[in-house]
Parts: sequence; structure tokens; C-alpha cells
Amino acid sequence: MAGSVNKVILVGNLGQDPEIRRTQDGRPVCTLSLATGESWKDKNTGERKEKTEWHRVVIFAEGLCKIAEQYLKKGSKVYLEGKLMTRKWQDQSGQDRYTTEVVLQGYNAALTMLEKVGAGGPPPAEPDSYGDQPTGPDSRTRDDLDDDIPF
Amino acid sequence: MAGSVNKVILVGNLGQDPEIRRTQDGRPVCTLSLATGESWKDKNTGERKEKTEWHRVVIFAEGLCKIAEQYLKKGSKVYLEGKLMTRKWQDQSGQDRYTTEVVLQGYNAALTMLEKVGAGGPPPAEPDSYGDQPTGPDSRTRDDLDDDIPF
Amino acid sequence: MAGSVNKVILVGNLGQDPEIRRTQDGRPVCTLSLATGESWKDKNTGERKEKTEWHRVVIFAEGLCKIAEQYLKKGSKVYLEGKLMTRKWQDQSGQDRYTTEVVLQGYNAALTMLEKVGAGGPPPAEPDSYGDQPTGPDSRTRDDLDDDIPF
Amino acid sequence: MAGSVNKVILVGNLGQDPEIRRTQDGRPVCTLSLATGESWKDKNTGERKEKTEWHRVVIFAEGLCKIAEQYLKKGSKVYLEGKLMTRKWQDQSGQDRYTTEVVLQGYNAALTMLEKVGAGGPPPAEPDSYGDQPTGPDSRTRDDLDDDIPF
DNA sequence: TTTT
DNA sequence: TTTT
Repeated sequence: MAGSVNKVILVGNLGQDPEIRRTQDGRPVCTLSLATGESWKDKNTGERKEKTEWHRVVIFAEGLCKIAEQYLKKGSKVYLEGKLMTRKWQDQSGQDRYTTEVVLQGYNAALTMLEKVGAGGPPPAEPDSYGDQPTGPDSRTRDDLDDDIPF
Repeated sequence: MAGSVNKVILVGNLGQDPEIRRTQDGRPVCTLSLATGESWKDKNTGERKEKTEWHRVVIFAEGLCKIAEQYLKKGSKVYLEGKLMTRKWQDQSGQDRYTTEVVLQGYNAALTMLEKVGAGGPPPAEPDSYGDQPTGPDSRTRDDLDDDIPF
Repeated sequence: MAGSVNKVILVGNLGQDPEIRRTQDGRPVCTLSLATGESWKDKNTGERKEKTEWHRVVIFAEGLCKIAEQYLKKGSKVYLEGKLMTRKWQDQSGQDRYTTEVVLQGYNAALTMLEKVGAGGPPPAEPDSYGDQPTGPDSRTRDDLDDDIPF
Repeated sequence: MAGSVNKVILVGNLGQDPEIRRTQDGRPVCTLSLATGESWKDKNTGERKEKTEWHRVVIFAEGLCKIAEQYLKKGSKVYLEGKLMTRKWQDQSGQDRYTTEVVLQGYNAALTMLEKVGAGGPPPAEPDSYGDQPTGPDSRTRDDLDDDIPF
């Protein structure tokens, strides 16, 4: 459909390490479980309350998969942009079920670590090694494609 | 949780008229079914393809409910901001099911009509579905709450 | 800098037709003048007030330039995503001046028409209601810029 | 203007401590200098390049001012949402000048700390005082307005 | 002026 | 399951 926008922006923490699978033709797919939360004061009791929301995030963008695989782990804080997609599947009894996911795919996706590399966990080989990576095509790190911006 | 962001931005068209219900204490709740779409060219066949994504949107913000009720209908194009929430429920067989919705609630929500109220224009499917709406402000809502901005 | 985000999202109407120029190496650059507005009720007088904000938008992304050139004109309503950039220049007296623009460049940009093709143009009721914008602080060319936008 | 959106989303680091002033009627106004950056590889030389963008951020929202004042300082990493505003002023020679700022004002603003409180600097008075405050330290603010969320 |  |  023309003239539409489908965008999700999340900042939160990973509930577990990223899971990497591969499609049949060898492309990586990375799944994240991301927590966001909000807190508010109960109007009646004045009590402070909290609720955590868990988001299922699926990364098809190859460069972003690589970043997730190399640098993210349980507890990591990230900023990400993706789109909402609901897919239909059948459970064991053959009933239709639906799962909604935040999908990072195409040029319209972004993934940014919000902590120093190595902060609170096993760091990559070199704190400054970002520049060496191929950092694939549709990642926010698309450094290689994003050449020569004169600003 | 501190330091988190949960934001959804959608621009799309309503698949049907807004549905208004009331909570037990009389507050309005409005549900929208919003379509967004994307089109792309198939890598192999060169064929142009399209996919429509349907979003379930639930409005708790009272001012936004009012606007939805008064000005939106099937086919309306809107911009909205909300947050992702997944709620758990039991189906008839007692099994846990989950539904993810885009929730407009609190200060962090927005709903904006993207067409002139009553704007005719060439309607897509049903020439009669536009035009006969009540006239009124198609403004970003909550005007009444937004007092005295010193600019 | 690592771990940063610079994003602008605007929905508004063009105050005039897009201006297309070309860089020395032949790449198109498109400039838009986009109006957004807000209205509120004055706290003291109860009066309804409005303020229009004019945004200078510069499109380096080649595909988006093409779209702007072909489909947008004065009055068109668009959704766009870009980034904030402030550039420094010298006025005739040699003093430093700064201009902040919304730049659409690279994979992180989007431009979407919010009207049916052909439905754009000056609003029928008040064809000239956009014309009274302040002339931008600077309409210098940027021919010196030659970027490599990955589209 | 009806049907428009004016939104800026930034994640970056403060270049200096927040500056707090007061309006004549005693309301606080906080100014931030926020850096975002991008890096890319030069197409010709293969050299890695970086550019920092500095954003002038003005906070009128009172709760957000409080948070900025209490918890932010030079170097702090924050997520914020505001709107673009350009204001006109006269320089000493009486010439018109324009300054574009990211303004946090009204219900449509957000400010979130992205680091643990006290991380790498003078923490607030009491590490454990969270629950008592009207709004948590690095929480999305205005929790007090966001009462009794029915989930 | 920050940050990596 | 994260985080505060």
C-alpha cells in the first residue's frame, strides 16, 4: 500500500543471549527477547507499580545479525528500529495462531548498542574493532555502503 | 524499567469503522483495525509484490477516543503513536493465547487525521464512504490539554 | 560516535514546489519547504491559537529526489524521515552563520506521499495560504557537496 | 495546522552540564548541548571518517527539567523526544538571525537516561531514594500523570 | 563541548 | 528472561 508507515522504536535490555539460526539458503536470522518497562503511581493507593513488556525481535538484516551475534548478550541495552509483522502459524491441534514480532529487515532497520563495548561482559577482541567488520548491507552499521558522506 | 522506550509509529488506513466500547467505570475504549503495506520487486521474477499488514490498535486515551469516534471511519488515513503491549488470555479450551496490540494511552500517545474532514477526493473502493462526515477539526488532538504554549 | 541516534519525523505540507538542483558531478539535490503546525487554547483568554513551523528539508538520497521531483508540488502532504544537520556558512560581511536542515541521505531516510497521486497541489479553498512563509535564512547552493548515497 | 507531525528523536551524549535558567514567572528552562555522530568509510581512500553533530536542546517541560537538573551532567547519555522549532532574533547589528532548537514541551516530549544513575560520576544524593520521588531518576518522566494503567 |  |  502506498503512503503508509510501519515503524517500531525500542530501547531496552536483552532478557537472554541472542539466538542465531540460519535459513535454508544460509542466511542468518537472529532473534532477540527485549524488555521494556514502565512505572507509574497507582491513582488510588499511591503505590508505585511496574510492568515489564517483552518484545520478540527478529533480525533478517544480515549486518545487524552479525552485530547482534558479536556484541550483544543477556542484559545488553540496545536501541532498535524495525517494523511490526504478524505471522500466522498452526499449533499442534491445527488451530490458527498468530505471533506479532518486531522485524528488522531492509534499509529501514537499525540496531545500536547503548553501552560501551565490553561493559560488564566478554568484550570483542578489540574495543575499537568496529571499523574492521564487514558490517553488512542493511545495518545501521552499513559503514561500507555509507561512503563518503561529506559532513 | 528505567531507561527504556516503547514506541510504535503507524501511518495507514482503517479497515473498518472504529469500535467504541466502555469500561465498567464508564471510560471509553476505542479499537481500530489499521492497514499498512509495503511493496517490493521480487528479486528473481522481477514481479512487483505487495503485502498488507493489519494492526490492532486500542485507544484508552479519552481525548483520542473522542476524535476517533467523531472523525474516523472505514478508509480514513491516520498517523498514530502508541506502544506495543502483549496481553495474555485464555481461549475456549483454556489454552493460553497472546495478542499484541498497539496501545494509545497516557501522555505518550498521538492520533492525527491525515485528510481534510469531509475531503472528497477520489475515494478508492467505495465512492460513498467519504464525504458525508460531520465537519470539525481534523487537528492533532488533545488541544484542550495543551494549554498556553509560549511560542 | 557510537551508540547515537539522530532522527527527525515530519508530516506536513509543502509551501512551494520542490527545488531541484544538481551537484557538479550530476547528482540531484532536492530542497523542500515543509510546514507543520500546532494549535492550542490560550490558558488565560481561552482563545484558540496557531503557530506554523517551517522546515528546510534537503534530499540527497537519489531515489527520494526522483519521487519528490515527479510527484510532489506546492501543497502536497508528505511523511518524511531524516536527520538534523547544522551547517556553517559566511554571510556577505564574512560573519559565521548557521543553518539547520532536515537531511534525507543514506539508508536512514524516508519520504512518503500521503495523498493519492494527482490529488496534491494547492488546497482548493485557499491556494495562497502557504505563500507567506518567511524566506529562509539561506538559499545558497551546495554544489560543493558530492556524496555517495547508497541507493 | 491540522494533520501534521513534528518529532525529533535523539540519542547522544551531553557536551556539558545542563544549564538551568528561570523564566520571569519562575518556571525552569533547561538547555542541553547534545552530540550525535556518524562514521563512514571514505569511498576513495578507505579511510574511516567521523562527524559529530551538535544539537541545542531546550526543555520547557517542568518535570523533565527537574530530571535533567538532578541526574544529567557532561557526558551523560540520553534518549529524548521533542520537536523542531526555529526562532528569530536580532543580532547586535540589528540583523535577523535564526536558531533552530529541539524543544521538549507539552505532552509530546520525553527524556530518558540511558545509564545507570551514578555511573561514572557524582550520583544523586541518595542511591536509594528512588521510590520516594515523584518521578524516578532515569525513568521516562511524568509518571505521576500516567495514573492507573489498567494492565 | 560529548562519545567511540 | 532483562533492567532499576
